[in-house]
Amino acid sequence: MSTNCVRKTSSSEATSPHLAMLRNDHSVMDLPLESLVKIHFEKQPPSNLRKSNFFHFVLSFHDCNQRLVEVEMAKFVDFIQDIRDNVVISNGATYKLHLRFDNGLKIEKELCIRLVDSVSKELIRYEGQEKNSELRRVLLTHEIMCSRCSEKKSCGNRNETPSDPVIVDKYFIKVFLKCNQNCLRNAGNPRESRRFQLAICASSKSLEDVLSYSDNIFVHNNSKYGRQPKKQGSNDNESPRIRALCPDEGWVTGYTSVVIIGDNFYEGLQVAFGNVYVWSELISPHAIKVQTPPMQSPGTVDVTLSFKSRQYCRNKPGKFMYSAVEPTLELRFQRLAQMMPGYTGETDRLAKDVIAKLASEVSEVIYSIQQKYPLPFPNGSLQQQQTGLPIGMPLASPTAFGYNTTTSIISQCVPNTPKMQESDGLRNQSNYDLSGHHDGSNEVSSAFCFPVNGYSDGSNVFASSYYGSAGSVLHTPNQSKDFTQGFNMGCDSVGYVPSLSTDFQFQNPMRSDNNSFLTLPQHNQNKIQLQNPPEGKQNRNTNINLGPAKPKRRKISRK
Amino acid sequence: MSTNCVRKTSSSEATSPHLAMLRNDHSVMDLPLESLVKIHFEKQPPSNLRKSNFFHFVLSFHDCNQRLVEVEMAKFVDFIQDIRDNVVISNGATYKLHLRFDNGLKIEKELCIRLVDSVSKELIRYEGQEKNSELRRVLLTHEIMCSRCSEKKSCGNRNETPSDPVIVDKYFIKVFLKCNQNCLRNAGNPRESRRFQLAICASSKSLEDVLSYSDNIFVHNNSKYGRQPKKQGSNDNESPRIRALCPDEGWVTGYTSVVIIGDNFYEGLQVAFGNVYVWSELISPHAIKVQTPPMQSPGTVDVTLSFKSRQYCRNKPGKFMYSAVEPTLELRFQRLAQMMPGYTGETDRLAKDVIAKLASEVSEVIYSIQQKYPLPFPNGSLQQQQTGLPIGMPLASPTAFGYNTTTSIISQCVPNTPKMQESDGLRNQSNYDLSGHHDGSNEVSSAFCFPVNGYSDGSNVFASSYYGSAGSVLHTPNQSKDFTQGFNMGCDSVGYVPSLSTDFQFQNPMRSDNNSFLTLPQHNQNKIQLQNPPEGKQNRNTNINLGPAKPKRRKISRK
DNA sequence: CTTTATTCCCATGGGAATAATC
DNA sequence: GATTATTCCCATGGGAATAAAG
Ligand SMILES: [Zn+2]
Ligand SMILES: [Zn+2]
Repeated sequence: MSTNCVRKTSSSEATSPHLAMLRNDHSVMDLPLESLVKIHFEKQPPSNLRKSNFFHFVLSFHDCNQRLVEVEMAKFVDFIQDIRDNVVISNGATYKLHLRFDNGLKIEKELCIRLVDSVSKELIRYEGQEKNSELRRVLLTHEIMCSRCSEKKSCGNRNETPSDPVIVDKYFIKVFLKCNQNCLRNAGNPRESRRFQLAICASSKSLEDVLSYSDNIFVHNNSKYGRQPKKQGSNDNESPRIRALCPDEGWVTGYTSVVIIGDNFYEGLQVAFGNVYVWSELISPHAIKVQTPPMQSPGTVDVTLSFKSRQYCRNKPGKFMYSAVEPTLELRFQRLAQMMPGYTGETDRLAKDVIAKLASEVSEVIYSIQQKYPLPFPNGSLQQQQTGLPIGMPLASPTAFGYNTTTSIISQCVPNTPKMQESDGLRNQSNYDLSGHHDGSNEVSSAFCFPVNGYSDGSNVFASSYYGSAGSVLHTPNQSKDFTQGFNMGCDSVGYVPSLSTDFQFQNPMRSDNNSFLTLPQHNQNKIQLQNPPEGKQNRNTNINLGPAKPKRRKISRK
Repeated sequence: MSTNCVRKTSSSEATSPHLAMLRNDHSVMDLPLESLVKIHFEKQPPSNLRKSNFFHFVLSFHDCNQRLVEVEMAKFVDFIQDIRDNVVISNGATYKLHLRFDNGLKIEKELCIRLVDSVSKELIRYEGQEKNSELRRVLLTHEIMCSRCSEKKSCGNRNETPSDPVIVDKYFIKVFLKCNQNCLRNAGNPRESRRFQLAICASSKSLEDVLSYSDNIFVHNNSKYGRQPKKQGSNDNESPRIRALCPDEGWVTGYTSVVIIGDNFYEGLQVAFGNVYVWSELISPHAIKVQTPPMQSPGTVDVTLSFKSRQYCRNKPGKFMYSAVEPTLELRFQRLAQMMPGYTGETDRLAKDVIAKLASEVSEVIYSIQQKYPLPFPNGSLQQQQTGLPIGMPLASPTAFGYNTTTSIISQCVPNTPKMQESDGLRNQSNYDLSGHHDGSNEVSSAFCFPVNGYSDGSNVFASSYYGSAGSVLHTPNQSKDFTQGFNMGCDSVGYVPSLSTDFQFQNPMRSDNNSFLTLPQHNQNKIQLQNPPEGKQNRNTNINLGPAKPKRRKISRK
């Protein structure tokens, strides 16, 4: 390899950039790029990528002596559009680079970034249905689609995902693109397993001389990608548990709103009253709201939780007491009746005449109330009110009795589980964050790492570093199914301290799976490129911001 | 108005559709639509609307005698594109309707729906930057943009927002559109205050004869619309936080048992209702049980937490609604009345004679229901059960008195509080949902209400009704600023019993602020169209699903 | 049959730039 | 200056239809 490095000078003699420099031989400009530099993916593109999202990767350039080549300028030039087999292929972009070799030699070179099939190495074709022709490309930049950018106005998104590569710490360029073509062409459980790769070429003319291929990328459009089917797991402290129902009693007619209080609830968890599943609403990992199903007969039923086929709390189910009652309609009329002064509880039969009688009584009540309470509570009645009894309200009135029925019901339902325990805390606290590290005093260590994400303006302030700090632990109720995964990720990058960054690099393959960290160039040409983690189930939690520093954007996506 | 109804027949003589029918005079087909029918917004479009989102509204047609006109067919025809002042204006769509009058006369008419300036009544022009020409319209349908639809494949989104109006319960058409033009043209705090209106016209040729204008619509593209300005935060994830109250409503008399659901609760934490500290019982770090203090007047109070002198959740307090007693009583009777077939909406005044009449009708309903729902009434036990009192239950028991529980408490919180302030609630509540109704046994009540949201396939199963069912209680940590609002909504829809749905119609302006419900046609041509709540701060929480039935889509958006 | 993992679609939420107001 | 409410943009999440695999 290095033997014929820069071999093809104008004189076709072996020479080095250094020599070329000494001789002021600028004919190296005419050399094919691949003979001058090797291109390395300092940070790989993400192993999987949602079609709608931007991604980025980082390239570095080495001369034939494995020294890093400085990048003085990097500009997006244009999209590549060529015709093969009478088909227009819009795949790739060209960039212009100004490189400065270690010896001072400067060259300007073109670089092409294209997307190829990971097996056949053929160009990927755009096959989508997009009607906007600018979107009918395999690779896109932000600026081509942005109305602000196209008007040359300031644009916050361009700061994040500029078309021009960002030169990071002089030797690295960070390229932002979006891929608008799925690996899989159809809906449905995939059979084909096409994957993409980035191909870095020196010329847009052919794919003959590819300088470098990236790792595989799985471009999809699946918001649930990588989501784990809820692990049916260990019944230990991870599994849902019911502590109480509130209320824990209702009518057989159902539709009582009940809050189930407990732990480890998550979206998708199913609630069953007896054998009847009900639709539930997750309020928090500790509360689920449901409506009771109608039940055929009064009595107590077990309230249990399940997810898919896994059942929980069979041993300690919640208990819900169904009371007998008629249809709602009748019940409501009864309530009406019961509100009347002098009500004696004798509405046993709802014959027509009874109803008529009640109705007239209702009217009496209404009128009397209107007289007594023109406004809800007249001035001067404070004392009475404090008793809880509105003035003149008959004792039998449910109002007087508070209707605070819930009270008693609740008081039973939440009994006994003072052992509040375990994982509760964990769940919430998942944000074990790095807080400590990144607040202000970090510039000193900037020599060891640099922000890969975000626009690097050279200040090395780590502002963007929080992007990758992963460790999302903000698990929201209905995302909690992702919890485990997210949590693991959280740990991966947590505790990452600037000065320790180097070994981190070996712990973590440099996928730009999201905005994550990249260690600084160590001028270590033998840097090991670890194999990437298997594509599957990559963590999706990348733009999470934790820690005290202000992230530039997309602070917390997971909510 | 009705005097010249159908005046312009071929003979230019005054005639009614009925006469036309008798004479087999189909020349009424040539009549301008506006002389045949009046168009009414049975449900208004949302008062504010994010540009990216679809909206819908419901129209009804009345003949000159104010009778509803049946819609036998409604189809989207095309988008309107016309040229004014040498500028192409793409604003509006034409629809084809088959109307059937009360007397049997059938006509086919064209209907145009366009968007106009609420002040000048001029057509809104598309001023966006969209590069896809199909999107360069003021009004859009789903199908024009959907790749599945354009391939005539099955499409779940089309089921939700079809281009063809959905005929709901024979007399109403529900139209789905998206507006792709903002009211405000620039970023920045708005100075101009342009608002839009839908204009229903009989012809695409001119805006001369507009049959009906909708209420104002504020079309924006602001995901923070209606959000409360950020309060100075008590901070982070360590301090106690309230997520929900259960129930969140009770009587001014106090002593309602309430479970406060949230995070980071600990022993000694104090709970305050308004300014009143109450005794509390720590159930878990996520639940505290309290009893409400009596309150002097109805209304909503903030529920806050404090420890020693430190106050928490001042910025996002829980909200507890104190209800006075009277409105409920009246309201309940109203609901009763409205359940009856043939109800005319005239319970405005509850005169004695009216009540007596209603009572007899109630009895009819009750009996008919008894026939339909034999189950709860096992033979022989009818008497006892009908009382609603579990056998042996003392009358004074709050449980026996029904108010059974949160359910009913919650069910009241919606209607009887027109003062439910600010409109937050109001808007949302368009979706008082019928949750209870929709699980199989509910078709019986379908005569009283129908789903406005979702694709109505005629089965009256209400499957789609859950869309609006409001009641979000899923407050995630960083969204908790919205908590209060959401939670109130949560309660709104709970416990709402099918057959009582009608009165909501009068409580709630029929804005389609989101996918919400519309009460059934009462064949009540004088149906009151309440004025809309002020546009500001409409609730954003509309697609929340609650209730036992399975929601079709967009189950829980709030996370 | 059920389960799973894709498709595209819709909806929501958050951020820089922006512009008006305070 | 700070606050606020818009703009468009990006990201994420959820659902019907889909298709394969069990
Ligand atoms: Zn831009
Ligand atoms: Zn479609």
